[in-house]
This record gives sequence, structure tokens and C-alpha cells, in this order.
Amino acid sequence: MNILDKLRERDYVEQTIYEDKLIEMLENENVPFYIGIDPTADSLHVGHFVTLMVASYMQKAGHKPIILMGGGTANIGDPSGKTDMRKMMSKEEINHNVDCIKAQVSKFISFEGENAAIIVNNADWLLDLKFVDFMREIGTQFTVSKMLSADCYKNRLETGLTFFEMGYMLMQSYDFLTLYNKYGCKLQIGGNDQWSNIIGGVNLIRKFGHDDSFAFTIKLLTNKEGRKMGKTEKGALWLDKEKTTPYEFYQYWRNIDDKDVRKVLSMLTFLPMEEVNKLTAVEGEELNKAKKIAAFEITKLVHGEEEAKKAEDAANALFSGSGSMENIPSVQADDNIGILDAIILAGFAPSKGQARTLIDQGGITINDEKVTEQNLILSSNNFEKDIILKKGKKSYCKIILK
RNA sequence: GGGCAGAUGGUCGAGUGGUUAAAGGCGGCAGACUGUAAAUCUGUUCUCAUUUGAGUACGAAGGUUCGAAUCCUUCUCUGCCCA
Repeated sequence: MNILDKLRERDYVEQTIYEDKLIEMLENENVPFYIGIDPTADSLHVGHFVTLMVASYMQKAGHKPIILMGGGTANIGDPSGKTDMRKMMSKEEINHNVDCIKAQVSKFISFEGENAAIIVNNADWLLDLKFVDFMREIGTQFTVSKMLSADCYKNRLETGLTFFEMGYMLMQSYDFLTLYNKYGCKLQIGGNDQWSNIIGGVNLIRKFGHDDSFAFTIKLLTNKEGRKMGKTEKGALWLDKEKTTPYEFYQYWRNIDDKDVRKVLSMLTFLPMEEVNKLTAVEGEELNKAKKIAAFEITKLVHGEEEAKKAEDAANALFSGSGSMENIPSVQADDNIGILDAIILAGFAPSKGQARTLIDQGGITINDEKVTEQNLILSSNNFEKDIILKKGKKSYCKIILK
């Protein structure tokens, strides 16, 4: 089975271009390919996860990943955020982010060995561009009428399309061209929302007389309602364990909709498809098994086996009473802390007002007893040293009195 | 450059001088039901204090008024039309 079919089997692939030639090339040579990541934060989130999975499969199939950091494009900001143009990020900031991201990327792809991945930054070539030269060399290769026929611009036409947004396509295309020339990069892989920008690059290379530039896009990870997965009340689901704890991360996948289990098993784990099929062949309550495995496997990929086990252990302890209480999320608190402050400390509410609401609504329990008293003081005289604070049905936090 | 329209809470979107901390939808959270699922129903959803209370808030800054998201002035931004 060729790699593209393999990716298709796992439902990663959305669109391809020049597919026959692409398959032929992938079968016959080791192809340098690139994925782009904007270093706008010091951690990746679930949105990047799928792309990294694909990159990983590609590397295992013998192809060389090039990770393109959008240090140049991150400078000016994302055109889709209309209201606030992103602040200029300093070089230090970007470098810091690149370092953090690299550590996360290494969990999926290898920077060693024969087809070791490399990281490049498009700031290296974009920031020094001369406008007129760029327009003459690259700008002449694009026709506005063609660009406007792309869906992504068509929609924007009514709400206001800036020149910058159109220029974004040129820059991304130029990235591909540069990587082609510098590293022999022949394939770009990206999210399907990037389709227009991606084929811009493919065609640009072809206009300069080469016929071996290719691309395919990856399906966005969405839930059954078509909404992007990985959104939580606290914002994005980060891959950094400081930002999203492994326990929270595990719980997110443990709680997904029945209808999405198959998708995450296939797209976010390396489990063989036969196993995925077997796991998801059942219905109803039985699917919980598949969810547990999905949660474990996905957490293991991102945080390592040890953290995944801890998260699983904590879940068992809290939900089925079988694991040890050792690994459940916990915070230290001063003795004689008020219940409201404890709730905030545990991260269950951002303000006392909301903590009160939670108590009023009967959503808070301590050691399985419902809390009704807002002025309750947690002191070591009345309680054990460790107190299990619970919000709602599935948020737990161990309060450790100092 | 000229004309017109608009900017409201996490989001969408009502509201045109006073019971407006601002309808309704979505989203979030909690309760019931359940499988740590979905659907459904109920409650809740600015901050602080909590018996009544106070403070902020309707793009920004001023002003009119006993009283403004609502009226006036200037500014910023966005869209549409004409050039």
C-alpha cells in the first residue's frame, strides 16, 4: 500500500493535486516535504496534532520532514483576525517559541537519522525581501481574477478583503518556492483551510519550469457538529503540560462523543486500523472501552507513557474507585482556607461570585458530601489533611492543607 | 477626496433618554436522567460584598441632562456607494 492510501485509510487526506504523479514520486524517492507552523505561542495545540501525525507517517515511510516556522509571517499576523492586528513579535519571543515547539514536535518526528527532520524559519527569507523585486518576480505570476475565484477569497469579498490577505498567498507560495530551491522540497502538506495558499505555491514552482511540486491537504479535526475539536472552557487544548495538564488532556478524550471515537482513534493514535475497527464495532456503553483506549493512547503520544498511566490511574480512582488517589490533580492550600477560595484555587471558578453559584446549585462536594455553607472553613481540625473537592460530576481536585 | 451605514457582554444579535447589568439565540457551567456519551428538561452565566448593597460596562474622549447604550461634538476603526 502506498503512503497516500495508508493516510487515506486513516481518513487524513482531504484534497490532492496531480495525484498520480505524486504517488509515483512517493513510491520511488525520498521526498522532502514541508508543514508550516506559526510560532505565535510557546506551545502547539490540538489543531497541529493531526498535521504532526501525518508528518510522522510520512517520515516513517522514508520522507524527510521540513518544519517551517512562520517567523516572518507571524510578524504581521493572521489575516483572519480582523479586529486586532497581531503585535510584532520580537526575535527573542519567536526564538523562544520555536524552541518550545521543537521539543513538542520531536515527540512525533525525529531530528536524527537518515531522513532527519529540519526546522527552518521563513523570517530568514521574507524579512529581507525588497518589495519591488518581489512584485516583479513573484507578483507577476499571480492573476487576481484567478485568486478571486478561490472560495476563501470569494467569501471575504463581501466582508472586505485587504490587499494583505491576498499577499499572504504570495508569501506562502514564495515559502514553498524557496524550500524547493534550497532543500529540494517537493511537497507541501497542510490543513484544508490552507488549500488555496498551498496550490498557489505548487503552481508558482511549476511556472518557474519545474513539474515536480505537489501538495495535499489534511482534514480538519472536527467533531460531529463540525466544530473544531480541542476547544475547552479554558481555551485551546494545549500539548504543553504546563498549560493543559495530562489529566485534563486525558479527560478531554475520555469524554468525547460516541460518534467521534473512531475518528480520534484513527487520526490521533498509531493503533493499527484493524484494532480501531474492532474497538469501534460495538455500540452503546461498550464504546467506553474504546474511549479509554483512545484517551490513553493519545495522552501517551503527547505526554509519554508514564503521564498517561498517571492520568488513567487518577481517572480509575475517581470514577471507578479502583486506582490510587495519588495521581489525581491536587493543590496546596493554607490551613483554614475558606471554601470559596478553595474552589478558586482548584480552578473550578474564576471568582467568588461564581464559586457561590456553584455551591448554591449543589455542584460542590467535599469528600462526597454536598457543600451548602458558603462560609465553610477548611481547617485541619475538622478535616483530614487531604480533602477531595469535587465540582459537578467530573471535576476533581485534591486540596492538601499545609 | 465625497456620500451613506455601522461599532453592544465569550459569541451572534435586540434595544433609540429613566423598573436596562442590558431581550433572545448559541456557547459555558450546575441540577435531573445516564455510560465520565448523546438527546431532553430545569437553573445559572460582569466584578466585589451578600438580607437590602457597591463598582465597573454598550468603539475612545469630551459635553447636554436630575438621569444616557440611547441626544450632541471630536476622534478611531469597519463596511457599502461615488470618484
